[in-house]
Amino acid sequence: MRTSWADSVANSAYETVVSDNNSLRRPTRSTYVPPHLRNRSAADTPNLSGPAPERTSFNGNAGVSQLSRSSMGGGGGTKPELGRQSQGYGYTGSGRGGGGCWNNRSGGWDRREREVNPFGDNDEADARGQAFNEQENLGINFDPYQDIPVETSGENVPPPVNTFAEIDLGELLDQNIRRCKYVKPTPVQRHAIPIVLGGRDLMACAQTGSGKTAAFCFPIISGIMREQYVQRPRIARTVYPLALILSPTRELSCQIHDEAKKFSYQTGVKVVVAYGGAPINQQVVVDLFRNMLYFAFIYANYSIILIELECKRERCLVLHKLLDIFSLEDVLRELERGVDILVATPGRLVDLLERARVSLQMIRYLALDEADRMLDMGFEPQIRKIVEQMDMPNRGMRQTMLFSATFPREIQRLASDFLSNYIFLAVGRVGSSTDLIVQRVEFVQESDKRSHLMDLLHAQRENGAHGKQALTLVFVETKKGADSLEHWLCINGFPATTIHGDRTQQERELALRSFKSGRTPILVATDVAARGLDIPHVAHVVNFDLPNDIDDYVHRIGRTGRAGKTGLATAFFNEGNLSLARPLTELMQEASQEVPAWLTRYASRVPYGGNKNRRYGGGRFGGRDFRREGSLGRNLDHYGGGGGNGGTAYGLPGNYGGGYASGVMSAWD
DNA sequence: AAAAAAT
Repeated sequence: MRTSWADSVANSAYETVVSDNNSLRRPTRSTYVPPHLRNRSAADTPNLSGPAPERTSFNGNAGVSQLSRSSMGGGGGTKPELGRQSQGYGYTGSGRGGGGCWNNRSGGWDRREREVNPFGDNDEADARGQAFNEQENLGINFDPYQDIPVETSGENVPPPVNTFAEIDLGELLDQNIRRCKYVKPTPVQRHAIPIVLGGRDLMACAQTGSGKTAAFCFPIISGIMREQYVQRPRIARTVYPLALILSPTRELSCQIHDEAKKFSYQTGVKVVVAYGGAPINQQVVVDLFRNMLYFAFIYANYSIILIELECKRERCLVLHKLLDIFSLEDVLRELERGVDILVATPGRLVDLLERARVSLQMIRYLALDEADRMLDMGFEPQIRKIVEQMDMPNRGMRQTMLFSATFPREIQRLASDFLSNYIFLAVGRVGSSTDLIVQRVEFVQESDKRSHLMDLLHAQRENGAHGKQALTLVFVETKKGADSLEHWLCINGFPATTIHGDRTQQERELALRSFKSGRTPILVATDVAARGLDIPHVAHVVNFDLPNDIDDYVHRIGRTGRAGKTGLATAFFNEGNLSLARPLTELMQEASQEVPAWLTRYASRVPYGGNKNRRYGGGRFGGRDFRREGSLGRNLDHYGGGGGNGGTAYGLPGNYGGGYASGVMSAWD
């Protein structure tokens, strides 16, 4: 690592601060020194008597922040009490976001942020690598992942690394990796990080829960710290992120944001998340509560908690945080404080782009998580708009990373429009966290499903340890079905909650928290929860209704057996799922699972093809580079040279907007 | 056919 990097950050932050406002040097609360930075030699923090400096962001948007101060929190004029309250209170806009105290007594932007430590206390020893004991590692047990097959293709693939020490990610990032208790890189990290650090585009197929998020976050954060970017423009209220991470659900964006915050702690790299779902302006909500005496908070499991609400400002803020409201105003405010890495769902990002609050001109890194979902029928137009029709640099001018546990071939073909001379990486086989997830299929008629589920849950409760029920995630097909099953479970003595797209964002997040905490150890979910969500301790995934698509099945069962733990996946199969018989059988055989004889019979009876699963080319491997299959008459290896304007040259191909499936089918028929 | 994602 170039030691000059930290120095240059320190100096630049120092200079910026001093030139903007001399009064900063007066001791304030911001002279707090985080535990892991105490007792450091003076050389580590040159020119500063206080803590290691924290830049507002690499965006250098401090001036914009100042402008926005007057409109913050409803503004001092219109909401005087709240405005005053905010100053000393240090509440965070979203309750999950960047945090920070507002010390603006002097009226200027005397606002050096104190970054919330996402690791809690007590990380001093780990951060400095002292007393670190691999045996006591509380982190992920990655050993089961060590010998899974890895396949790469593409030109000049950088060799994998075996340890984090082999990669120069920078000292600050290394500290955060230690704080996360990551001992050694997972297979996807071993391969993907050198590829991205080497400046290459990447299409990566890897089981979720195996360290995917870190695999793209580490090189992005490291790259942003390393490079000297030209000063970003300061036009109106537009911000210019350097990296964009897109994901298909709000919860997943939130999760990625939380992780990215950990990785970027104290690095000065600013991460902001933007997603929708907050219909009410938070200010309206707060004003409303101030005039109420009681507020009934109805939990999904029908218990009602009454919160006495006096017209005290403190209570308003507590309530505010409790509700965890994340409105558009919150996003805009966060953005104005500067952003280097923007994590977003597509809808909200398009909104922000159209409002010209975000520009993609300076994007150096683009990551699509759950890329196959992002490019399916529902999302593809939005993604294409963001990547090809706004102001994002063309492929070749930016680095693009696509991650998913499954990569159907025609999705690969769509995705290649966004990539330049990319490397394909497949870690493990789809569905084969082999030894970690035990898959069972049971024949259950539609009408017997509820009682059968009840049997499973009773058995589980009896076997369970000390009355504490293991977390069970139940997937159903429809939103209505989710509500009705949840209700049925509750009245039958199984505390359950539900997450689906008809619930408000607050209800969704509350449900997720309630499930994670074990308060309601059963979560009934639609496919909104199928992908990417990292919920520790999910012991059992029940496919109450099987999906029509084998890839969805793969993603669903991936919610258990995560991070080196074992898991059980039970599927209820009946005549309604015939189209899944063959791919399911093949997948289970692939993963060395016991396939019931009756399912094999169904599979052999179903004529090959004749259903939509045929589009997968018969391969239950997500892990195959479609460029190697040669039958498409389009040699994508030539893409590299086209780099600069390739995106538009191939942009909006004839198959855009649908109809690609038939072409692909004929290609392998 | 359903689900998700902006207001």
